[in-house]
Amino acid sequence: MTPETIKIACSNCNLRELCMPIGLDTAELERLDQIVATRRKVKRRDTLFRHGERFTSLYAIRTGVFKTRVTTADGRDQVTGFQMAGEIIGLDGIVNDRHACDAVALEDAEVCVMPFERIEALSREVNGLQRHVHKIMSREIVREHGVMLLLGSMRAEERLAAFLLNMVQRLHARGFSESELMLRMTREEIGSYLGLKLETVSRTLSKFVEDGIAEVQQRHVRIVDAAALRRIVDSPAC
Amino acid sequence: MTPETIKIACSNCNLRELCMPIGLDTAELERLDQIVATRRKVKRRDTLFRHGERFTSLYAIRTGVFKTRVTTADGRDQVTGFQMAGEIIGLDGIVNDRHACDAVALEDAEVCVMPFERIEALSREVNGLQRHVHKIMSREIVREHGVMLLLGSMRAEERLAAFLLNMVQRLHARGFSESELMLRMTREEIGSYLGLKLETVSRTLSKFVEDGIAEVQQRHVRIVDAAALRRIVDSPAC
DNA sequence: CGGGAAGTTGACCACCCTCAAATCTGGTGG
DNA sequence: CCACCAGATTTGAGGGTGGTCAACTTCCCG
Repeated sequence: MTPETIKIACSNCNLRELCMPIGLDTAELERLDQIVATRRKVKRRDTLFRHGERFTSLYAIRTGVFKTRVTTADGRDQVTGFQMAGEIIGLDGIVNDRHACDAVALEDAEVCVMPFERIEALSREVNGLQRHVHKIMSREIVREHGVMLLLGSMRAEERLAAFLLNMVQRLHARGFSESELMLRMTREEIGSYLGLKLETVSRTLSKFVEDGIAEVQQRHVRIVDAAALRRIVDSPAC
Repeated sequence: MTPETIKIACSNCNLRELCMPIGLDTAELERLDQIVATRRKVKRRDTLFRHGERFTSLYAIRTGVFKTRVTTADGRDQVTGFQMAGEIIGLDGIVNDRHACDAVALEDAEVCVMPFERIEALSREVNGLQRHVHKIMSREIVREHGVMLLLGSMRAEERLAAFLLNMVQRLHARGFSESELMLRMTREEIGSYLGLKLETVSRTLSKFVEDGIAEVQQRHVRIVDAAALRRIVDSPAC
């Protein structure tokens, strides 16, 4: 909860390609900088926002990894996604002016706070931004379709294979290794996301190790045989 | 594929409260009418759009029920939702200018075709419309969170109970009975949506009948004890 | 009115969950 | 700096939920 007032312009942010629209001219780019009100640091385990809180802003992740989760009155909860640098969170809050899920930092993190009113005002004038906002929301809808497919029709191995491939692919797009990754979440959080129990996640990872598909040391995972993982994901339902 | 050119204005459409923004003045309301280019009739089993097709428009459902589904190369498929009058479909197409899922009519249906360029142009000028578009997309994101919760952490009975309650609630909002509904989809389609096999859907429905919770005659369902269904949904995970 | 799709039900079993115990890790305080 | 402890992870044994396969019935739709 330490609001940071240091401003770094979007126009020279190294995450611009991931988080902001491309194809804007210089004048438009400078107007974009107005969108980010402040930066905010969030410590590990702290929430960026919590379900029920008033919605005011979207957040662009600068550093760190978040999880979002929905919780029910009876104590069930479901991780709905893991978000990393360059990704936008908070879209769930727009419908009802209140957030519908919690966003929790899995490691110390920093976000750009973008008041939604500013986004709306500017996107009325900068067509590229308007389109970009629409695309971000649409992308989230399509992503969730993919998760529904995973939860609705894949077996444990397939889910975990898809999860690992997805994580490593997103990390690779951010300049990290194509084959090694450091998981920022527990087995239980992975399980919640994939609709599995933590023991099943652990066992399935062990199986990948046995089969020579991956090497696992706690949170550190090295994908030895990515092709095998892809084969598991694409295996015709069994 | 029979484009209908008959135009009926949004401003006097009886579904306006469901599908269009409220709180617009008369002048703004009339401009809204420009959004709907045409009507289009879709026959049972026909697709309104198909995954891979170029995205041009959103569709507001006037009559009929649709399902949307994603399919994978290896033949898996997953129903991602059932949509009824007043709901908007096609949002998945915005990200990549191509549709990411199929929309299939479960009965003869009619939709309003709303070219997305027109929506974007007008929402730059009518703030209420801009906000409304954002809310519609956000609502879809939140709805999918709910489905993820269902698929990730509920058992068969709970899923089906949640499904029936959700259907009847949406139908009730459209002026239909609070306790009776006619399912427009097969057991297999329900199963795909809920991550269950059709036999499990059938068995679970039979169990509801045994327990005096519902009466089922094929696609016709009468909810006898809605409270019991709610209890099943809210039962602490078990 | 007939054929085919949709739905129901039963038997069996696989996959994943539950419960339990042991081990490992990283952070904290003495 | 080390000991300790809570939390995270692994692994095992056993059981239950829902999947699979199959047969039969019912209901539309053409």
